[in-house]
Amino acid sequence: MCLVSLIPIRPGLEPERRDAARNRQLVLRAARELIEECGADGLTMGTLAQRAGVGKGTVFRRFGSRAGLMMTLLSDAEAGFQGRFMFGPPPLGPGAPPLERLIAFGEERIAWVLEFGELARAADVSAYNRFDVPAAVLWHRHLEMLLREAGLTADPWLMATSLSAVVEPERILHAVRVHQIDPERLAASWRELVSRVVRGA
Amino acid sequence: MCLVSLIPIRPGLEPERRDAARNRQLVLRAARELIEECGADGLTMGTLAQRAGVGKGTVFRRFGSRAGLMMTLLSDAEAGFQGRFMFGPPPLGPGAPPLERLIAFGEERIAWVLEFGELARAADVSAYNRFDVPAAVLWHRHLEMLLREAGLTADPWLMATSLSAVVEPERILHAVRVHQIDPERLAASWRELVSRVVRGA
DNA sequence: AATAGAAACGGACCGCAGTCCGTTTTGCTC
DNA sequence: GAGCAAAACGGACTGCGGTCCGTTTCTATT
Repeated sequence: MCLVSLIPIRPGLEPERRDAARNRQLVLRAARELIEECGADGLTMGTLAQRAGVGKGTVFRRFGSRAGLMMTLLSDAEAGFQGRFMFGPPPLGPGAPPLERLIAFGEERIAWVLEFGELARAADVSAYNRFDVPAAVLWHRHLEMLLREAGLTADPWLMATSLSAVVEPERILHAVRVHQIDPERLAASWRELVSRVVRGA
Repeated sequence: MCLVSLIPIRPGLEPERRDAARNRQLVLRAARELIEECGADGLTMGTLAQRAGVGKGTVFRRFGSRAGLMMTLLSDAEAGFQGRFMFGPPPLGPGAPPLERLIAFGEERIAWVLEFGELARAADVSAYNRFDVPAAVLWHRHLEMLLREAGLTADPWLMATSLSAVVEPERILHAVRVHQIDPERLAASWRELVSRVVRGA
């Protein structure tokens, strides 16, 4: 089971130095505590460094940026999601017809966003390359593959892009939190959408 | 012709004081110059204030935030777009069948994003309420109306939300600038998508 | 155990968006 | 024109993400 990480793989095979490993754990633990207390949006890198008892430079050296840190914190949930749609039981995993897998993918993603969405929003790199993060590329490829399997011949790549846009955390959270849309209604709309997209060839 | 502004209407009817009006013009002129020279992303509020010859506080008092300033700069282009799809000639404006209007809306929007997208990205308020800006609400209502007219009975409100997501500036610019997708291909995919969404009642 | 150089450390520092509040300008009233 | 309250001004200030670089710690080698 080879999952694609949300964060770049460490290129070298050499393990980190002992102090580096220790500090990583310190920072991650402190980050989880702070998010528990103040929410993801309330976490600042300065406070985090202080709480972890390390310098700010260390935090940035380890995780690159605030978004990188959030990605690391997400990676467990991320790996779980990946595992389910790539290797898990049908209808989400392989074995079910493509339309059913598409439907299940959206439903699962909506539920995932409702659980981890705040973190995911904080992890969104603000620049263009937000869509080129490995995990996002994987989701996209998965959608594209299912669309092809369902017989969609008209530009599955772009259609997968459109479907990805529909289940972006920001919109889903807005619909649920601001407009009080029932998550089940979101799922129903997704079912309707993908059914129509793949209907008839 | 009553267009919905991208920025909140000034609540009071009283005109601004003369110095306020003068400074607004100074700031807007300086902003256009700076964007010309450095791009929207290169504009900083400090530099802008300096260039305009006013204090930073004045800029923020006038426009509220960097995003607010960008919205003001966009409002002409925005009003033009609104005018075309609400009152302009078919197929974008009233008179054409709903599916054709939907198709034209997407095509026009894609072209608009390619022209003003950088500004639009800079104008995007980062918070949740980005989707509740008057202009965004208007686009959404327009899509919803066209979907209803096209006979879509299954949750037109959420379907309009999904379609809005598809033509967000960030994704479109990413597709074109990073993946070098031909804009005509984007338009074709949009046609395919909306045709399938409204097909069969 | 001594050593050397690579890696990691940490906090002063930078540029930015946005705020605050004492000062100045404006336009209305007499 | 003098006086006055309200509005606008402006720049010092805050808090943030992120960088830089002199200092410290580790580990491989002898």
